[in-house]
Parts: sequence; C-alpha cells; structure tokens
Amino acid sequence: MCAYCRAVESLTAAGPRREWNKRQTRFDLAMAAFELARRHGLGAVRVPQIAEAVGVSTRTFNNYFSSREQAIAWLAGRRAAAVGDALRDRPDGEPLDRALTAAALTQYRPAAQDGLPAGWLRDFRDLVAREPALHGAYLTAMADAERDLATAIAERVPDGGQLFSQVVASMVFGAERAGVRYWSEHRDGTLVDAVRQALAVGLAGIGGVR
Amino acid sequence: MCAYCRAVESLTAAGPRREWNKRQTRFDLAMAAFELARRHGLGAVRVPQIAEAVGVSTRTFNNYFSSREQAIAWLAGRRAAAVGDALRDRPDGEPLDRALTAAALTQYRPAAQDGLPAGWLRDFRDLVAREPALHGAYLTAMADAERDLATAIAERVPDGGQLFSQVVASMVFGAERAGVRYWSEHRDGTLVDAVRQALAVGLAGIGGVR
DNA sequence: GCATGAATTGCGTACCGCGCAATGTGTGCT
DNA sequence: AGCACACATTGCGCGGTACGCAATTCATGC
Repeated sequence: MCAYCRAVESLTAAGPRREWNKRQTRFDLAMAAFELARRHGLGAVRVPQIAEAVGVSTRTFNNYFSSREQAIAWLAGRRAAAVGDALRDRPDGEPLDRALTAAALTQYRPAAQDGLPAGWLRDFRDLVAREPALHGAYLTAMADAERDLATAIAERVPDGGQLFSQVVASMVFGAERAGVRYWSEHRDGTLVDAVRQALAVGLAGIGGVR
Repeated sequence: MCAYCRAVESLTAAGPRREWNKRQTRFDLAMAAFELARRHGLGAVRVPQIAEAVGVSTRTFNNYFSSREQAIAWLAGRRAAAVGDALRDRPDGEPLDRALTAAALTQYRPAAQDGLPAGWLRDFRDLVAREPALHGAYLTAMADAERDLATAIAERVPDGGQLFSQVVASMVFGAERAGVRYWSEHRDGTLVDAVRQALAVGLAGIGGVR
C-alpha cells in the first residue's frame, strides 16, 4: 500500500474492529490455502474448499486474492516485508553489511513468527520447491519485498544512489534464496547458518559502507 | 532442458525439419503474444487471437504454453539463458567478475538479437513494467536462467562451492534487473552502462576470484 | 510408397476471475 | 439509543482458460 493510500485510510479512520476483521480474514484464507496445499497438493485444492475452511464465500476469497497461488505467496511476502522494517530498527552507526545481515536473519528468530506455527518456514519452502506453479507468485512477492528493502537501504545510505540500494537489496534476497535452497537440498547445519554464509558471500563487496 | 533430456533427444534423433518446425512455432506464438500485448495491452489479448495470428489452433497454443504470460516471458528467458553460455565461452584465465560482466553484457550486443527486432529489449521492458500480471512469469523465467548460470559458474570455479555460485548468479541477474529498472526510470546514459555499473556494484566482493 | 510415431486439432469439461447489484454489518454522529 | 453511512460480504452470471481424450494429419526412416 502506498503512502498516499495509507494517508487516505487514516483520514477515513476505519475503526479497529473492521480492519482487524479484514486482516484476520486475509490471514485465515492464506493460511487455509497453504495448509490445504501442503496436505493434498496444490493441484487438488479448489477455491470453494479454501473458502469453506474459513467460513466465507468463494467470492470473498477472490476479493482478497486473485488466485490460490497468490494467497499462499502472500504469507511469504508478509514475512519478507519485515526485513525492511528490521533494517530501519538497526542502530545508526552500524556498518551496512552487519545491519543487513541482522535484519535478514530477524525473520528466522522464533519470536518473529507472528501467527505462524513453529517450523512453518521449512514446510513452506518444501511446498514451494514441490509446486512449480507457486514460483511465479512467490517470486513476485519477494520482488515486492525487495523494492521495500531497497527503499529502506536508500533511507539509511542516502548518498549511495538508487542503483546501489536496489542492487544490494536484490542481493540480500538473492543470497537468502540461495541459502535456503542450499540448506533445503543438503540439510547440513542449520538454516540460519546457511543463510548467514550466503549473505556473507554476497555482502563481501560493501564492507566499508555505513 | 536438462543435459540428460538433451542426450535422449539426440538419440531419438528427430529429423531436423520436425524439430525446426516446433521451435519456429513456439517462437512465433511467443512473439505474437508479445506483439499483441504490446499493442493492445495484455488484458485485451485473447488466446484465440494469438493462435490465429500464427495460424494454429488454440489447443496448440496450450500445448506450447500454459498461459499468455508464460509465452511472453519465455522470450526473456531465452535471452537470459544465453548468459550462461556466454560465460562458458570466456577465456579460462579471465577473472570471474570480468568474465561475468562480459557474459551478462553479451545479450545487449545488437548481434545477439537472434530473431528479435532491434530495440526489442526496450519494448519488452516497458511492457513488463506496465503489466504487473507478467511479473510472475517473467521472474520465473529469470530464476530458471539463474540456475543455469549458477551451474556455469560452478563449472568455472569448482572450488567455490554451490552456495557461492548460486549467490553470485542471483547477484548477476539481480544487478541486471536493477540496472534495467534504473535506466527504465531515469533514461540517462545508455542501458548498457547502467547495467555495467550495477554489475560493478554487485561484483565488487569477488574481485580476486578466478 | 508405407508403416510409425509425433504433432495438431476439435470437443467436452471443470473451474476460475471478476463485474454487478443486493444484502449485511460495523462506525460515528446526534 | 437510534440512525444514516460506508464498507465488507454474498449470489449470480458470463467470458475465458487449461487440459484430458480421441481422432486426424504429417514428417520421417525404411
């Protein structure tokens, strides 16, 4: 949601209850889609099934998501969007590479799983790896998060230039994907370590930047 | 297509005419989809329209592509796949960062446009930027090319490790996307220079590697 | 030529995404 | 409390899509 829309919304001042319901419904739908796909395979999941699991009409499902794939990928996008915020929370003097590593690893802390069951990431990764039909929506969600992270980087390093921030942002998510994929295929060591190592490779070039 | 499948295909030894026809049909369908989408907007393009433009049935279109979006993105994937091959063609002693830069920039050379009209990349980029519905398929195609490039890097730098090659590969395409996007938004200087600059930022960390 | 296997095609089906209008429901004001 | 308004949900309907299946066409190698 753009800053303008957010401002309009704050003017409209929708009460908390209404908005909370929306958020909850969206989350429930995405979660139901994910869980059903994980259990029965994406191809076997029908939209009415998802809607029924949450207790809404199929039409409502399509008010929130334009496809099953998008619903599932939205969960990952929600997680990934936290990286930008985490970077904004890092102390000012911290070197960029350390701040980015810490920010990227935030989402692997158990405490970060708001609403998501423990071990969710593993299941999600497995599902995406198993279902090629999810790749498009997943990558789109990641690209959105990437843009957001680029903005956060640009705020932090104003004289770096737009090119710099976008390259670094895409590198962070690229490294993360590489780390997760590596761990997913080899399963040696912990997931966090694989991602940390991948980030170290990618961020080697920006050691001096603050 | 994997090396194994390629080998099998060479054993099956389908005559050249048949295979050439398939390639041509696939290309024509993708090109027609792209051209129609560029002219009338993706939302206005219907599958029968694309099929008719090429002179095949709609069913045949779906034998080649599962959606309009995939057909269009296939063109970009075809181009991107050339990066891996270009890297394999670079001289052995060349440092990795130089080799990768040269390989990535190969596809911007006018000579590289096999079958694609001049200025195609600009039009394609504009279309993708204008049509969010294309992002998923486009990113999926890029991810495929990324895997291929990672393989090429691993062949070139065997002791780098799988993590290294994947991170670097995703960085190359990430930098390229950042460069293209930057140029697409600012239009100052040439596209090639923007991509070269983006690659320089991303590849700064692997200066010494051969 | 002719057998063979692959590619194309027509048809049928299940399903999807969304526009539209009607209905339900939380919210703020009086 | 009651009321009016805005927004969310829902049912309906339609155009369109993806794909399985079986029939047909067509290039290929003998």
